[in-house]
Amino acid sequence: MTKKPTSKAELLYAGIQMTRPLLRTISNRVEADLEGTGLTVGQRAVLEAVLNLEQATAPQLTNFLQLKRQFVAKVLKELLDKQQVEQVSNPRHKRSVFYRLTASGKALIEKVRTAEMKRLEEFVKEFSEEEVETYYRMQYVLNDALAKRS
Amino acid sequence: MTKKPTSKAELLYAGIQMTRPLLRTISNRVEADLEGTGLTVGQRAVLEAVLNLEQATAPQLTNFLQLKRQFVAKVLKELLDKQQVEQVSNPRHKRSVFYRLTASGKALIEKVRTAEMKRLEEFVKEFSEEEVETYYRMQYVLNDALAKRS
DNA sequence: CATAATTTGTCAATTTTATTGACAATAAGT
DNA sequence: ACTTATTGTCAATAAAATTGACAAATTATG
Repeated sequence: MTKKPTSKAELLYAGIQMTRPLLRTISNRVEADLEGTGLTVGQRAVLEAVLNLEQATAPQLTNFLQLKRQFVAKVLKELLDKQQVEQVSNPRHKRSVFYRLTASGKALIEKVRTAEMKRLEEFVKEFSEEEVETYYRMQYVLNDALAKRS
Repeated sequence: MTKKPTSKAELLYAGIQMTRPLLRTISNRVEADLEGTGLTVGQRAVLEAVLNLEQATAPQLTNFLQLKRQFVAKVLKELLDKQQVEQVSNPRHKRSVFYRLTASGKALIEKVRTAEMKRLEEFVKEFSEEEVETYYRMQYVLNDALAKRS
């Protein structure tokens, strides 16, 4: 059906090209899990980011998510209103406070996470530890490498 | 900075989570290459899909891109107007014709492709053939697996 | 074969996601 | 001190994608 890429670079390119459809596929799935939580896709992404970073300022989240600061700020405000994140004062910066998950925010994102993890369990069996490790590393390094030279 | 995931499933989950920021990073890059081509992100995605599939009906593209048929149809029409894709009659279906790239459409997408490939060349050196192969396969299978159980 | 159900195309309205612009407050660099 | 860059905030706008509605063509079923 699809042309099989030949060179290493082409293979990587083809893999990356898959990112867009994959994200759409994931989004379609995710939205099902989000039903009833009252979360938007953006809110979910920010919650997930805060969970990963444990504690982060808006600029850090902006950098992590590769979105515009105004958008991240807006989503953070929504999450504050819903009491799913809270502010922690930042000794090094009066304006730019830290955000972290509240208990309910943590419970919420963990719940979504668990639901989605379940879906992956079956799938992940088909791959070895090394393969998954490689995938993770590629995603991480790729994002890093591409983001940096801007 | 980020919590390092432990189990295989968690690692995969973390890798997948990276998809959204990564797509944003890619989009930011891509938009630079798209400058002056007059292409939108959607048009580019469809061109790329047609290139991959060589020849495809709108429903096939819809399935491949995981978007709504109306959106794909709209983009296809734009590309038809720009003469970057053309219709080929489908013997098996009067309404649902095949789309394929015109010479100029092919030249255009190849140009964008080349520009982006250049960026990857440096990066790809850091990874072995096997690693890239694994990445590609993961992306492919993951997309397939998640798309199917809908 | 007839007819019901599904697929596909098309046009329009709407929603969601994200960007851009503008300005004030704070912080950092010189 | 004073200039420059960063951060927060509010508003307007744009881009990407979905949803709804209906007709034409196709496929499935009795």
